[in-house]
Amino acid sequence: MAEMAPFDHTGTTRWKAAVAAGPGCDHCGSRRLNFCAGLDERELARLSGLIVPITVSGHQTLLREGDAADYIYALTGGAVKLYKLLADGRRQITGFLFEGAFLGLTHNTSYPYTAEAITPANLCRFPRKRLEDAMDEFPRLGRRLLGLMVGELVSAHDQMLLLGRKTAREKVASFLIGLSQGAVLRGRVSDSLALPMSRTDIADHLGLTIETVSRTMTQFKREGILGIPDASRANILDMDRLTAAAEGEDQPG
Amino acid sequence: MAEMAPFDHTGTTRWKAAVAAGPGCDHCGSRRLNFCAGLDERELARLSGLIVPITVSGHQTLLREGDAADYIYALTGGAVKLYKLLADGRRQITGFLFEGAFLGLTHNTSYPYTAEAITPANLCRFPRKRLEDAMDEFPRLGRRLLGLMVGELVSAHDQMLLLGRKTAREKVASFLIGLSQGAVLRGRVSDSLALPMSRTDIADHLGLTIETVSRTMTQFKREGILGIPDASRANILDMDRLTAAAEGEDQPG
DNA sequence: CGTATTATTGACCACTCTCAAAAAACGTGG
DNA sequence: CCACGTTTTTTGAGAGTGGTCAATAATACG
Repeated sequence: MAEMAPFDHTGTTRWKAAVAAGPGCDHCGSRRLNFCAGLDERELARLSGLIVPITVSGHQTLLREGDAADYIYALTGGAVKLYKLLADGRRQITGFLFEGAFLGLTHNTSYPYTAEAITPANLCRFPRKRLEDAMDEFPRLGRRLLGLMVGELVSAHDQMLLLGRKTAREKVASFLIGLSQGAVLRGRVSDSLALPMSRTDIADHLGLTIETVSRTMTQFKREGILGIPDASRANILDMDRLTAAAEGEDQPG
Repeated sequence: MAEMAPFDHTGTTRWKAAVAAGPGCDHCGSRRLNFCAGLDERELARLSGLIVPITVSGHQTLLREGDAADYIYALTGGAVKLYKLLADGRRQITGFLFEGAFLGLTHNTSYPYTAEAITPANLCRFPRKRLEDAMDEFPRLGRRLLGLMVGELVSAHDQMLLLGRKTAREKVASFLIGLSQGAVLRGRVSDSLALPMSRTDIADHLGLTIETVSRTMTQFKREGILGIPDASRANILDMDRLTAAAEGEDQPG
């Protein structure tokens, strides 16, 4: 693992990542959501010189499980998936990240998961070593990061409940509801829910096969719970029944 | 939920928890493992007055999902399970905790899981509010807690991989290996692995039924991989083949 | 020692997976 | 813009892993 350059999942070494001198943190729309929110103007000014804006295209690998964890990233736009692999290729997507999330923090010197963009994405890169210094200097930053990590851990526990104890129908319904709630939090109020990830990605997130995901969504469509204009969009037509389905309180009709 | 007193899972209100004036942190054998490790003598002296030692018997509930998260706890002895429930009673045990772990940290004002002792246990209770003050005062404490949370998140990702993508045989083998490694880390070097949790607990941790857990362990016993003197102990007789089983590289013989 | 609880074992079954094919969507170049 | 090939998604039929239901065995506890 990890013989290819980062930000390259093809095996050839073509850097699509643009390391551009961005407009600076003042104009970053993600300041409230990312770990930067733990900083005031003065602190941010001090650190902004270390932050490098990064742009990647869809399907590019941001970081690879096992690689040296030299940087952490804040996602300012686009969508990213995190996953772990078994030796024979079986995959578990542990989470989908959207604007405001951050990734790359680990408990040792290597990344515990692989991160891959599922749409073109913008990120801010920050040297891990400097972050640790910054935490000593600005206690609020550590507090902020701790809060974010606790939030992620709570989500992870929810996902364990889903993976270990929910049926396929409950899994798909729960996933769609969670995506929808996340979209609302990010200000995406729309009856049309974006599904930037593939059916394979959804399956690998829910511990199912693509066939079961497809069949379940078709079933929701037949029941009038979901509208599926195309594979990358879903319209929640009946949130009450979708919630009932997520809680196993209904019969597939 | 949460109409019963904490530390009571029976419904009757009998407090078995002893709030004793302990011997103080100086003599605590868990100082290296718990969040206290982030503190030096001076800092610890400052905080020790806020720490209340707690003792509970087996099967007592320490805290309940949804209850006000007023305290965090460091586990100094014994074993604890964390779990979440679905409305119909299906349960997912998200983790087993042993000496050196801590619990109770949350992202909002209520606990995200229920915690129940599986053996008699000793804990140190700390007011959550004071902890937040202490983090501002002693940045190293925040760093320490952040590191612990990141470690837990990494474990959670491993568990998601297990729940979503491993077979029953791989799940049970992985669980036993993980327990064994944890025991080694805590200095319990023994060929006899303690299984303080019930088969139901193991099943609810692995996303299986008790019957499948029992059958799988019997199978390992028949294959000579495991010795099972009684239901609460397991002797790993062939770690190589157990590892192979955990990675799906073998046939149940 | 008797009772209750927990664990094991067995027979059967169903939910989801596997394998396979058709349909739809996507991208590319003429 | 359309024809073509590729990839992704959908749909179908059959099979298998792990679940359900039930009985027995072992263990813990008064």
